[in-house]
Amino acid sequence: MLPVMSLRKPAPATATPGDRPGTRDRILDASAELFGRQGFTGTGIKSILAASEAPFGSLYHFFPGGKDELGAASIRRSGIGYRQLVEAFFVPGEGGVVDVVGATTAFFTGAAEMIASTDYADACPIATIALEIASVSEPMREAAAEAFESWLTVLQSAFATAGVGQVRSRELAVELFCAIEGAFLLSRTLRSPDPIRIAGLAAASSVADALRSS
Amino acid sequence: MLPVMSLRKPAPATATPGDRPGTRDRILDASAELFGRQGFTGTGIKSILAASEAPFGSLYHFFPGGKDELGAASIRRSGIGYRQLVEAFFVPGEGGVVDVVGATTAFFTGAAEMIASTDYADACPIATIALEIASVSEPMREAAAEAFESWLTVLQSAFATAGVGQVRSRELAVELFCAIEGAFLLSRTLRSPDPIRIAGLAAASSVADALRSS
DNA sequence: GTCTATAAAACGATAGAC
DNA sequence: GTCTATCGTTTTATAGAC
Repeated sequence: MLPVMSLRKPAPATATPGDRPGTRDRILDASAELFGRQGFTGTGIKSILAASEAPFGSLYHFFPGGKDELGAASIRRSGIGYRQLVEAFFVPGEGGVVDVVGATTAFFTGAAEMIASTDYADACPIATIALEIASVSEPMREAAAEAFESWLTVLQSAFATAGVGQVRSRELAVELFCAIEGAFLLSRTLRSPDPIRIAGLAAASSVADALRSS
Repeated sequence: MLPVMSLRKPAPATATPGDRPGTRDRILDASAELFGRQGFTGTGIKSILAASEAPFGSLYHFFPGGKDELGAASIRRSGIGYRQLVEAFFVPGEGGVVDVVGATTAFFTGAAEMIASTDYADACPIATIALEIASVSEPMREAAAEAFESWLTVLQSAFATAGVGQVRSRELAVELFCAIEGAFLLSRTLRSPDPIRIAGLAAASSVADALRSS
């Protein structure tokens, strides 16, 4: 059974239930959105604070390291949020077995809907900043690497649980990651959901092949 | 027969043979490299001029529209350069037929070597800037879209010439694009060539399957 | 076509009152 | 924890001499 959910970001983990998220969380949420859309250097601190409806002084209170610390924290938080999203599609409930082919299809379909519904603005919250800082800031690069690895681990485990060998499961996870990230890039640039649809069909087919060979 | 060449950028098209490239070309070359490594907003005009060994006044002489015009011109130029690179792998000489499976493998292998040899700095010259500006600058987004489309067209034609149907050829081109771009992102972030190797094997396999079904 | 000087704005960051 | 004022830099862009 596939989860009935969209690809929208889940509510902040540390938010008080039923209450408005704290200032720190609002800053991190706004950062993730703006960094993903306009990049790290392309997003000014003032824009972030305006979008967060946060007081100016709060930024350096919560992130004494300034913009770099905020960038790393934002990447880590987005990494957790997106990992939970992948888990919602690929990790079974208690004792259940996941239809990994269906989960793959559902994930790409959800991604295509989300990107189109945000006018091709919101896709991967980390990819933009990751390309910008991979050769510039080692702390932020490491945060992005950990985030990506955590997604790969979830996928790999799902495939392995479904019967695919360990090595092939890892490869499959990497293939799926590359397909969706490349499709995000092409989709945002062309302003079309087609690349995600095409990449999704190919990914599901690869997963099905791997299952058959196991 | 596959071309014996690396994935390094070809010499500027408009350079006087045997001579040093003109100021305008040097500015564009430096821009492409720096934009790809650090992004558009992350790269200052002064850095570009320093890297180009170009006089300061030259920038606004050749690009009266300022940084935005330079960005769009840089994207267009990189698009042509990379298209020629793809053609070198996938377009046959006179009357010849290309081994598209071998070309796919060779392309990914070359990409893996290049990215590792530049310490994971130089991968796709357009991806970084494309993600940054897709939702911010329509002229630059269109330049990136045209560049990507031109690469897809080359690939699609190659597959069609090799016997794959038109629709499937387009899909295959998109799949290959997504695989390499996603692999570039993951490879730069993890500082490992493995994603490119894995994506390359999968891409070659997809191409082989498509050929078999034709 | 090149070079310098400088304007004008945006940016990241800090200090200190509340 | 919040808010304002402001400092110092950096960045883009322009003006004008050569």
